[in-house]
Amino acid sequence: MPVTVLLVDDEILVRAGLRAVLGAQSDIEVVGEAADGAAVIPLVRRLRPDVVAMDVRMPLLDGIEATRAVLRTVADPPKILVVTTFEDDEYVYEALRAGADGFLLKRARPAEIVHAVRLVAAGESLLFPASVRRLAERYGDGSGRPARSVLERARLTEREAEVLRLMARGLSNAEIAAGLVVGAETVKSHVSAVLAKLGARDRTQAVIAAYESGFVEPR
Amino acid sequence: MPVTVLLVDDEILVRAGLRAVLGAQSDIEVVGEAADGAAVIPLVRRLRPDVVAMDVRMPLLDGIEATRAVLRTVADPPKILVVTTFEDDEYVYEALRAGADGFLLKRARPAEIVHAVRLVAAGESLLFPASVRRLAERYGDGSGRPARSVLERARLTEREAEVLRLMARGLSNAEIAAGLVVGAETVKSHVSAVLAKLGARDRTQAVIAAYESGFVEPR
DNA sequence: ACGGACCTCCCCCGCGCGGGGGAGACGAAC
DNA sequence: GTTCGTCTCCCCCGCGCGGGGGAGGTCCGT
Repeated sequence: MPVTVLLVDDEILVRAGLRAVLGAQSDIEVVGEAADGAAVIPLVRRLRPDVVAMDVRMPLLDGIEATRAVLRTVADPPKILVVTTFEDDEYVYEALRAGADGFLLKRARPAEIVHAVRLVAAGESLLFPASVRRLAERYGDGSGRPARSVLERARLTEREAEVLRLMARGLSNAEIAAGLVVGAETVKSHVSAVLAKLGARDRTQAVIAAYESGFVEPR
Repeated sequence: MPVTVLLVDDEILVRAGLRAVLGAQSDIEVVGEAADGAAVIPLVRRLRPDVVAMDVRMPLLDGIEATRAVLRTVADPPKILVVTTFEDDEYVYEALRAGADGFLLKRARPAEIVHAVRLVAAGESLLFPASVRRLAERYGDGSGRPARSVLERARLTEREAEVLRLMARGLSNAEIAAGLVVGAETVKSHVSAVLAKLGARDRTQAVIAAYESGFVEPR
């Protein structure tokens, strides 16, 4: 059965674009649309989508508030994928704190959009999507900081979690392999899985996510 | 059954000396060695030593932080015997708070060293050497003395600190170069300087040190 | 009995990374 | 003045890392 998606955006063009991109996938089905945050909750209750693609800036109720409302009031809530523009970056982390499962830039390539929907639908999270990574390049302030809930929901397997713990201790793949008494190739597989699930580009970003999420604790 | 000991010191000569002294005892067996704090945890898990002879000044994770890490993450942790020199005086109190079971001066006589290992292995807190104890008292009542962090001691230049901050946000060298509007080669130089000063092997270990020392803060 | 998740190991391949050097420009301190 | 530290850029070079595949094993729930 396909992944069902509810589109929430006040711009009809954006909804049409998402519908075109997502609808082209055989395993994804767009089951409904909403033009403002207030309409989301009844629609979620009626349509029971797997994923809600949620815009940030909307009339009546913005994406942050709508996310909180859905997660607070709906039993067995859908995954929330926050769809944002580059200018909304100050809201991104607030959205993740509200319980969103990931975020996505509108300028992302179609393949990335599809990938993001599949990931959150699978119960995984997006910490550093490639298209959003540029946000981190805007330094100076606001520390690109994901919410604690994101990594907790990343659903790492036991082995992957153990590997991440060792990565967060500064061990190389070879050292991890020695420590776990497995082959170096095996560790590479686990590391790749961790990077993919966290949306991290390299082990450094994965370790950062581990610290930022409380997966490992300083001192 | 003999008392099993894990040696943790970045200097091969010190490890060799301890191994010679301790190994000569029929009731003490050196079961492993580590050259830095990060390697301690997997080794402790695998070897399950009774006692860890822990140096204070080591690359990546110093003895204090390694002690905390072991006691926090390992079930049924070994006794921690901190091996220190007079130059390490300032860390004694920190080691106490970290949960170390005893102290040992590197200049101690072989008989004292053996005695210290047997004592902590027996579950007794080692009576601090007089010189060490005075220091502990001095620092103990002087509450509010912040421990000098690894990074403060590292004396990073302003530029190096800025580069480390960006490394700790998950940026690649090229991204840092773009952000600081300098050449990629320049960033490489700064990164290399940071790694050298922190005793880190790669950027991941540097970022870990940044978190562990409070140079960057989660949340 | 079957699929699916998980762990394990293997291949090839490109590239970013880090170490080893060096060198010029600038300002502060001596 | 000279020295020193810092910041900047450059070279070469090896290798660890991460992506792309695949494949066989166990265990478990259906």
